[in-house]
Amino acid sequence: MGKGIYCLAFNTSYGWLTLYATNKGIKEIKFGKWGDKNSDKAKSSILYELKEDILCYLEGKKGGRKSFEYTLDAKFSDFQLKLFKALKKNVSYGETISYKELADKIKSSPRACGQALGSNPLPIIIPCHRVIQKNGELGGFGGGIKWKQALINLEKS
DNA sequence: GGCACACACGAAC
DNA sequence: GTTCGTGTGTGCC
Repeated sequence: MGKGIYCLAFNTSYGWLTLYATNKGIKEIKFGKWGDKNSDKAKSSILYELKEDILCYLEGKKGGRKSFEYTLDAKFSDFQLKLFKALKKNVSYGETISYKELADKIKSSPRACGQALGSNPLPIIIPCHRVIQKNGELGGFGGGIKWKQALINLEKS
């Protein structure tokens, strides 16, 4: 075997993405092009599947992918787990929610949600871009605001 | 364990 | 514009 970490970088119309997985599931999605020196040379078919799904999703057209069902191998805190679950349950494709509303769903505070979403290892799969500020501004995003804006836009159309 | 500080917020002034 | 309350994560002691 090798180090058990697989990595795949590819370009999209919005910029580069790099995917990481183990043989147990998807581990991380990073914005930008990253080296794969620490990864196995062996190919991971799951990453190629995910890449295709993401590209499909980014097309945003009819038939484009609207959700992702993958086995994940990322580590979440209990709070993150609760938060992401609530997000998935309450906010579907094309919708947005404010940090406060999301916080209310799990009886927490907006600040805490921002903190947890900011350390989300799996943007896009976990649709943290659908969480925005209550005053209509976007708030932040790990990969840069332009990504967040783009993702919201493509879901709206 | 405790404590201080950082945050992708919100509300109040 | 500002300041304050807020819950969670992280790091340092």
